Amino acid sequence: MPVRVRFAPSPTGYLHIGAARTALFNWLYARHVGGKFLLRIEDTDLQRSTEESTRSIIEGLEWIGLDYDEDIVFQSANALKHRDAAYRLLAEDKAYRDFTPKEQRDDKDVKQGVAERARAVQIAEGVDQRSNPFRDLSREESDRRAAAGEPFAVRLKVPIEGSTKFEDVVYGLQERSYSEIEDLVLLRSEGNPLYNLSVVIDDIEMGITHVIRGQDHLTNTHKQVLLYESLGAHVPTFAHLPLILAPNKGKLSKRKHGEVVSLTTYRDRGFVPAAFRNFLALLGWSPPGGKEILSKDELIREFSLEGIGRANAIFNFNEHDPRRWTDDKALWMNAEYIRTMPLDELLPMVKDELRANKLWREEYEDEDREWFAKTVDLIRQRYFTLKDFSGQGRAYFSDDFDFEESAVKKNLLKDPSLRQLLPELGNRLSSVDVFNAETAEAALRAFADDVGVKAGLLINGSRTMLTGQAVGPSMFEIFELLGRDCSVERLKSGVPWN
RNA sequence: GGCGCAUUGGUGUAGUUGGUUAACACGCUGCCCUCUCAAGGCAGAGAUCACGGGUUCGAGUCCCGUAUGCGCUACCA
Repeated sequence: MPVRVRFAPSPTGYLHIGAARTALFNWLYARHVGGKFLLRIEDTDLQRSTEESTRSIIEGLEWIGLDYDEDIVFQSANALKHRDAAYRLLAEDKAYRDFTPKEQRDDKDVKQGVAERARAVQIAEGVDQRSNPFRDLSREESDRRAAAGEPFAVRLKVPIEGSTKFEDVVYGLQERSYSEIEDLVLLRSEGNPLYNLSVVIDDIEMGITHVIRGQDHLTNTHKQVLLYESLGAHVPTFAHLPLILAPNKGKLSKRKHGEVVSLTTYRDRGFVPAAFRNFLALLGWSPPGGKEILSKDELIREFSLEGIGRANAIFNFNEHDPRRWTDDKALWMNAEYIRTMPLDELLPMVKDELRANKLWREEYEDEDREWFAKTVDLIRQRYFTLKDFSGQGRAYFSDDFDFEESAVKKNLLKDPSLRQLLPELGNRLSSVDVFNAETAEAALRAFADDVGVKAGLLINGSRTMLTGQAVGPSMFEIFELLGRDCSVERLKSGVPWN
């Protein structure tokens, strides 16, 4: 049977990195075994679902390079089928009508309410989950009350004795006694299907063979297995993934942790998609060879469900530290990609970044093409994100750049003579005919000898004059890149002194 | 409360059917390189493998218990 997997997010917000990782694992598995990767939008909660969210999910998947097969399925379009299935179970006596009036419950404190209710039920009647008075209502009576217009929910009739079992690819054999499973509601009294039913029907409909999803669904899987069995459908293979937690081991949430949990943040803050994808793949999965930097093809080749771990992973970040705003390893990996990826692939990304900051010039793709490539290649060596090309890299693409206060203090103000020496150095350089790294170095060193200062003093001073910064590539490479005229002009500029 | 799952250095992980000094990556420290900062090279700190019992000649690896964390327990998804 050909493998078919799906990613089924509910469009109630941005694409969470945990969800993105689930999507990635599904996609990797499908591509590894040559199966299909499908996308289903679970938009049954119409109040909370938005089109914008759907769009952002699709964009997010596109960004990390996950392409899906076949048309997107919108769960809301299948509501009729879900309802039919529930009625079929009702007709087959595998479900029953529950005429208990719907409880009013406020959405807040549901968790607490659930726990309290469970406790109360236990105290009152032991652990019997089969205590619903409508469970054994006669068919006639049930039909009569329904026909009379009395509202009812449809519940699955969970067997009294026995247990469900399934072999989870990640967590192993899972077994749960029926006595632990309540008669779950399939259809609300307004007639709308509930999550567990919808998921199962859609997965059957879409021919899903492997359900790969977060571990938060592990216990509910028993209910779904029960549904598959009641419907006489083939039960798919399940693989539950460990969760991704915040540094305090809590759940990652937008409300508490802000934008670091949103995939789009990584795009917007200068991540290379391949780098983030690579990082995400390593959260909960480890490659057999131990090599961690893996291209798309390598990930596909190496990926297996067996390599997935069982312990939840902590995703580190520090929202108050601008340098370590997200996980160290993610940042490192991004830097690694930026400095080692094929230049041809990096260039378009830098172009987008420069363009967004009005630093892009069409010549970079025309007569200055070579210069542009060389510049990017040189400065990328110490950048962490694409943002750095327009930030730290600004002086390479524009004359309008800022001087870092600390750099001015360290490399210019510390020696007052530099105010005279650097413009003089500019004069000296202006007479160099063939201007490149070597000749610029020779000229600078000769000048240093002449005036009796250490070359380093002039080199560091020059770096700050030409780039506004205290750190950067070899000074002589910078001279060559910026060219004689620009270098001389910047050396003679009085801006930082004022 | 009940049920389930997990627990290897700060983080992500590896540890084959139990067998010498617990491995790798990120991060951290120092040195080298050097015009700065990275990168790179070298060296190093950091783990009583959650805790307590047991099985065994021998356990991170098997069994039991405890603790902690997380998840589920809804006419949410």
